Amino acid sequence: MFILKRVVSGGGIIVPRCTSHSVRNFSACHCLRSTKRLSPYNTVDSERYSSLVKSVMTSRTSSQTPETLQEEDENIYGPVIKAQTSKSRQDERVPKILHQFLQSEETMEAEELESGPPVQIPLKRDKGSPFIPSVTRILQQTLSPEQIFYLERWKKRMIAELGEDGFKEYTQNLFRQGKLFHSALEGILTSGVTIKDKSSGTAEDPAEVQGYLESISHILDDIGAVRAIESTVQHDTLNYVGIVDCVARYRGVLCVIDWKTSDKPKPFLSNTYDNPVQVAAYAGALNSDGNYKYQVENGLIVVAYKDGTPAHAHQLSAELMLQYWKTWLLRLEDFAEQRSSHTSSVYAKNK
DNA sequence: GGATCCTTCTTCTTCTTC
Repeated sequence: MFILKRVVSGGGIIVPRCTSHSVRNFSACHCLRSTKRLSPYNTVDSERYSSLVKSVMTSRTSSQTPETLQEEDENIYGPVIKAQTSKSRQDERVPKILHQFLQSEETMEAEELESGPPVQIPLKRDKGSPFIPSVTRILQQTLSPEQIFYLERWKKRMIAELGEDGFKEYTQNLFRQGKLFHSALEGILTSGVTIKDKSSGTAEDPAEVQGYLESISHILDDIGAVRAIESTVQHDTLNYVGIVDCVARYRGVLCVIDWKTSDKPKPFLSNTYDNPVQVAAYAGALNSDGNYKYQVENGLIVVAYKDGTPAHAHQLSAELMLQYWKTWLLRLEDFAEQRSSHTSSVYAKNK
């Protein structure tokens, strides 16, 4: 088996073509005879092992199979939490009740709504009123077993590298940067000065957000008619709240915009994990919220980078938003189920 | 005044050789 692996990684046995000299039979080519290092594997009876080698080559698996990887992870990180549903089954799942994403046919496209400063509705939690969960909380509590596994693994690796305190400092720093970036943007977008003039930031902006602001400057060029900043949205029937980063026109289309900071590049929408679901959840709430007299069908996720590298902007079409709205409804169902099973278990305990 | 809330982020395979 060792020989086989070496043959495979050494290459050129199954497809014995010499790429330098277009000689079909690599072992017959003069370059092989003249090379300083003659591989002992050239003497391997390739005919005899061809089917075996072929099976290895075509299976596209490395010596580390999912099984061995899992075994290794279990040894290092403890048992893996298995997915409850397969991906295909998850795709087939449909919300029990398909709540509307858009509320009324008559979408107010009135120009007068676009004039004036953006709204900023603060979050009010009345003491007497029942607790309403937030978008972030629901997303956090309904992560898939895979997500939990990868996050836990990442956390353990980071702690192993930085230590408990180092890791705490690292995450605090990430949060601080995100918050500073958001507040700097809030200042830029709410100020009367045109976005473009302010996109480079101001003297008051801390040095560590300058790169992020530079990163999104080309995005800000395409943003106009800012209508809401850091504003609370509440779904009137689905009973959840959230705070939208921004509602504005991006390239002429009204969007719920979510600003993100990231150390790693996120060039694809799939790199943003639950962010699209979060945006769809906000938009759906906003569309049902009487405080907003318009509907938002599109979304935008902007990932900014500290070193000033141009941000990645992921635009969510109305169609995509509907798709993520359904995912959100499923997450809401899971959350409700979780809560009811929790309360019933508490009830049983107290009985 | 203290506690809590909403956010802020973090994930997706891995190894060697020329």
